[in-house]
Amino acid sequence: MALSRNEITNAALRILRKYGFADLSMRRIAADLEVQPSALYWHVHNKQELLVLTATAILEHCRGEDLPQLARSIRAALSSVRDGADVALIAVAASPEPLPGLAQIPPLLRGFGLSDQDAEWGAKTLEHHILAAVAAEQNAEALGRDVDPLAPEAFDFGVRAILKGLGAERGVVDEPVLF
Amino acid sequence: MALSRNEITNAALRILRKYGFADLSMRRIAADLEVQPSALYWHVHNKQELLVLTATAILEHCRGEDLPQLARSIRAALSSVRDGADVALIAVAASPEPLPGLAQIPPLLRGFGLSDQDAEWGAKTLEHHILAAVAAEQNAEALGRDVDPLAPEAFDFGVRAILKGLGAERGVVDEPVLF
DNA sequence: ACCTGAACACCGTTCAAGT
DNA sequence: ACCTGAACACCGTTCAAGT
Repeated sequence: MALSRNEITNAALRILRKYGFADLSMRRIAADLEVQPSALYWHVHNKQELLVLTATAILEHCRGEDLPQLARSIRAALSSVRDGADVALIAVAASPEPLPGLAQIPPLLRGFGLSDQDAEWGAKTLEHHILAAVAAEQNAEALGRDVDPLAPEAFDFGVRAILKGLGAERGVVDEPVLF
Repeated sequence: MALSRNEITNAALRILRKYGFADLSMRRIAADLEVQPSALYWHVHNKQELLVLTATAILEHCRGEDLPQLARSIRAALSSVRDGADVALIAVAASPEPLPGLAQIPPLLRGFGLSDQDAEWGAKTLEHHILAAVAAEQNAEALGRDVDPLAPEAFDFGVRAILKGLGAERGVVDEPVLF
């Protein structure tokens, strides 16, 4: 059975779950697939592209009716894979096109009357909070620091603050239309 | 003249400025200092510690009377070194104690009447936006993507949105006390 | 105290050659 | 088309040994 981008991505996810990002090397993935490292390069341009594929797989199937819900869905998806947020952070830095899940943020913001510009900038702010907050949680865990039991509250607090602020930009803060 | 943590940190900053984060290796720093790589380990525990020292040096001398000012000061400091935001992102992940500059955020938030909990969480949200936004700008530049001329506006937009949202949490959004 | 020299166990990536 | 084998140019870190 020939190798494929999908199998390679799944191998990456396996290594991530079991050993974390520090152990996610092309050579390790190849070993996991019982293949020479160079074989991977017929299917994938380089490690960066593979990380984008991996982050895309992690964030597939994220959805939410409203933004707080979507944000929690993204947090859950990232949290389901060890160091998932770090991989996503690198993927958004490497890829010009938005990752699934994150791509749903701007339309939801526009749906509440934000201009294209405000929705774009607001989406970035939200995205930064989501990715960095989960990365901080996961890094704390990786370093053996005890996990903050209030992490979900802290996460939601940030999401709500940003959404309120984006509403406030347009003077609609009194009626909580955004959530 | 014996080696020192300061000289090592400065060598790291030189390499960062000239060649960027991808070229910032212990071996490269050692070569720059005309010293064996192993010599560095007498002064520094490992690369992570050196990155924390480097980020600390980058963010030294950040100040601002209010939060939008402080945020711009941090942005300027990070922007002054190639891939500075990436280094800071790794440093905050690695170090339990806050970096200079970022450490000034919570007291400023408390100064406007936020509870300790709200100030702490709000500071994280602000910190995530600041670091991730500058990292995105710098990564876009590194990838040869044309720099967005509106980047400063986008940055300020996010800062203001978060501050308004934090104010809104306490019902003080009508009077713009935070800035 | 401070550094060298040599080694260990890795990396990502390329590319001719095989099938 | 798809993969192997071998190589290139690197990594971070350790540690005995020198001074």
